[in-house]
Amino acid sequence: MGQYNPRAIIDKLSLLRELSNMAISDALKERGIEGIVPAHGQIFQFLFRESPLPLSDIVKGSGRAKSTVTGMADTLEKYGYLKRESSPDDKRSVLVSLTEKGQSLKPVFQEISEEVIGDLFGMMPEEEQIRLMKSLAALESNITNRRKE
Amino acid sequence: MGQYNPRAIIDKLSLLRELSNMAISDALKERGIEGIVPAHGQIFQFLFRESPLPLSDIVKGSGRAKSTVTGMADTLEKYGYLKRESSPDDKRSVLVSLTEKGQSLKPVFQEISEEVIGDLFGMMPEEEQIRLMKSLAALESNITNRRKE
DNA sequence: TGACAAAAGTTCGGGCACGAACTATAAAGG
DNA sequence: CCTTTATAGTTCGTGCCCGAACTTTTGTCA
Repeated sequence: MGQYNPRAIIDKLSLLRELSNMAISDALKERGIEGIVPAHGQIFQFLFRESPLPLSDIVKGSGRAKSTVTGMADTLEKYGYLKRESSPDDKRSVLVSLTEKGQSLKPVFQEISEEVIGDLFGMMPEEEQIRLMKSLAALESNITNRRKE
Repeated sequence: MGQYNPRAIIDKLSLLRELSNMAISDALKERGIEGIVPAHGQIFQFLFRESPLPLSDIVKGSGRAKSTVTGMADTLEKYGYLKRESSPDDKRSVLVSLTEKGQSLKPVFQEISEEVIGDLFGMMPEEEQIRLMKSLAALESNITNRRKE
């Protein structure tokens, strides 16, 4: 069977994702950042780009359940990275935005991201990196189309 | 930057893992199997191969924290897939083994695994599959070595 | 306009996941 | 032996994550 058996693809994906997350967690810890876990990265990315933003936009964009996003917003608010305000246009809607403390993490996220991606790819030639990304994109396309049926 | 930007590697890994897990969850649901989530697959794989087995072996082999494995064993025991017994040789050790209900899932897991892996790879040529697995193994090796330092 | 449907958030219950603290047993070293 | 250290599991607290049920507000449409 050998060690490159495609049957192990799912285990490999899970393992790599987890190793990446551990690396990110370590990097956050090294910098003394509290309350942040890798899953919060997605929320920050949205809010670095545009802020304030309705919670519903983050729900749609992130793919998380809305109860999950509510919980993460609770955590980020508790630690002072984010604040909620009621939308004047739509009273159902809650607008979230980064506080100064939250905004200050932008370069940190950038740095950590580059560091971990560098750790992952190491000395891998760029052609192989691109080929890998193409293959992963193909997997995504395959399973997405399957699941639509 | 294009759509094959290596910077997106972590997001891609997370997304693919999640899509795979959703496919597995759907397949379990279709078959009316209750209480099982994708994360349990690892425990079953160990127990299909050898049973009974000390919980510590599963902890080591799975890479999960032991408190996590304790919790999953609780769930699987609650649903009747697994049973615990105290080891006669070592009173600290707890041996776990599959019940008949647990054993009966072996072909089901096999089937679901093949189905989802088939969905992922689709028509991808085998050389590309192997190349992909090699690249992923390289990523694992890279980040593992980094994290040891 | 008045009933019904849709959308935005929250709450709740349950499971995975972790680390830290704890108990009990086994192994090691003097 | 007896003390110390290591190992095996469990428990606890916290957070992510989900689906289901619920409230409030907005939209639809007859």
